[in-house]
Amino acid sequence: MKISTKTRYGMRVMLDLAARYEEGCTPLKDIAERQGLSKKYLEQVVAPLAAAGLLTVTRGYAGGYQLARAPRDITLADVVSASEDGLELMTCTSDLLACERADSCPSRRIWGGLQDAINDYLQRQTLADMVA
Amino acid sequence: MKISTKTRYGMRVMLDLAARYEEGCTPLKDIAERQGLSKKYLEQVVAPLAAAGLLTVTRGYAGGYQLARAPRDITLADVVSASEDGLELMTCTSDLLACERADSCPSRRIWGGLQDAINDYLQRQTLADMVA
DNA sequence: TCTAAGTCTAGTAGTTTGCTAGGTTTTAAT
DNA sequence: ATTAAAACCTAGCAAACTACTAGACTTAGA
Repeated sequence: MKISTKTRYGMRVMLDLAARYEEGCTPLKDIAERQGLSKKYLEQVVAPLAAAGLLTVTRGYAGGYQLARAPRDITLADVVSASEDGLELMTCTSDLLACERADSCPSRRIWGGLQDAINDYLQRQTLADMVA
Repeated sequence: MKISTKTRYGMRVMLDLAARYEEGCTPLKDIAERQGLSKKYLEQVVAPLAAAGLLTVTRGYAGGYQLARAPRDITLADVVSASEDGLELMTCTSDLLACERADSCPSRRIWGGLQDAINDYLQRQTLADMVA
């Protein structure tokens, strides 16, 4: 139940980009400096966010990253889900086949409820909400 | 953002005990058999739950575990918190000193909100709710 | 062509996870 | 007093994960 550094940094990058959404693309170097993080490591942090289509990338000279959509159209669920490769707390809540006891398992209901609470919160909030 | 096996098993043990709360103490062996889990591993799963005062332990012959309080008086937060050694998603939400940027950090608000959503859910539900 | 950007891959020390295993202590029953 | 069944304690371990660093490669504007 811990949030990884990768996800935390990913959120900071997204928030940083959200605050500059109008200004076109931003090189990672600038973000790294502002956030006090290693640029090299941020490259890896950013990769899954770009792969998930949350960022538009401009390569080459004067390149950088920009949010692929307006901050109001990117939810926290989008960001966390991309960084953590899904929001699932465990395999058995989504994948019925993961456990033969799944259908009668009372603890599955517990985790399912927790999962819903988490998903609800993350889907309600957008980057725009958090920047403001 | 994954729930560890230890915590999942711990919840199953607690639920198993909640269903038998009236019947006095239950040896781990029985729980392990019913749940299809290794008794030896469950010993380690149960240790932090007992240490947190959620279980009363009877040692020696015919010993075993029983919930220390009625199922209605044990929340899911009690169980998860004992198993995971706290509910915190990260150090910086609780410990201000963990990061010098803490006071001005917008992503801290995000994680704080998520933390609240999780705590709320876990504190509202009791073992009795889940057994029923 | 130079240079500043992103991309891809590999390595790595340290930690965590999910166990297994063995021995010790406690206590009721015999 | 002995036995047996239970909890308790500690150690070990392979595999995975984490949080990085490093270097070589590609892209594209000035």
